[in-house]
Amino acid sequence: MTYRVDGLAALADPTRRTIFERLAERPRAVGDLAGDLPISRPAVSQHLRVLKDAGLVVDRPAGNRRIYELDLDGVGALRAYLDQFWNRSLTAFKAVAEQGDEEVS
Amino acid sequence: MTYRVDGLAALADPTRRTIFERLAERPRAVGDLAGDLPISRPAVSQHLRVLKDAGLVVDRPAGNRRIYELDLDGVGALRAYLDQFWNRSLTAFKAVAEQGDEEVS
DNA sequence: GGTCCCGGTAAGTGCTAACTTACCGTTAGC
DNA sequence: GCTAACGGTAAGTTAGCACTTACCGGGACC
Repeated sequence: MTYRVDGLAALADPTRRTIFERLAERPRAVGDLAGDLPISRPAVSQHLRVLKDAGLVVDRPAGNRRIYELDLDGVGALRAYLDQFWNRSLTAFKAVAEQGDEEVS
Repeated sequence: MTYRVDGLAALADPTRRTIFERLAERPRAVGDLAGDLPISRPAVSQHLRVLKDAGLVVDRPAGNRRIYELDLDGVGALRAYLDQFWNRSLTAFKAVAEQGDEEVS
């Protein structure tokens, strides 16, 4: 139930964000992704594993290759976690800010 | 203009997320924060610097101490970046998904 | 069945991140 | 002015991350 946190760490890496966005455009095979990126194919594989463990992508075999695409469930969970995170933080912050306003001036 | 990305990396660390949430509850001094955390005061200072560099918190001197609190501008910028990130990714993904539906069945 | 392609994994390397202790400047209070 | 609290920074250690090359199994095609 805390894998959403790993999701945030997963997307903190710029290369993984790029991979994520590439996969958003369309499902892709590993070699296909690696062709567009300045890193080796094994490196892409490792990034994909992190994204997969974070629940952000899923893969399926397609004959010779392996197709990766976004996992809407995991992405939705991460978004929900973030929304909750912002809401909790900002409402608490604003509550104190308003309280403080009275004695600031 | 890319500091929002650093913001994501800044919040990827669990300790920094905790600090961020503590600061959302109310502005705090460094030693105050460190008292509640299982790490040393210098470590807290270093985390605060990362958060500050990411534009997520601001600090001001208050006599002997130094008070940290959330920076709504930076937080808003990060939220905006994330919203855009999700929107771009998910709309692209769904567009392909619908396109694919026609030939899937 | 032999030969390619595809991609996961093992092993190793370099760098950076997160932490520690030690030190130092600054402010407050006597 | 002295002393004590607060907090930033320097220096050093350790663990993990992003990457590489080398290797290996599995499916596809002839």
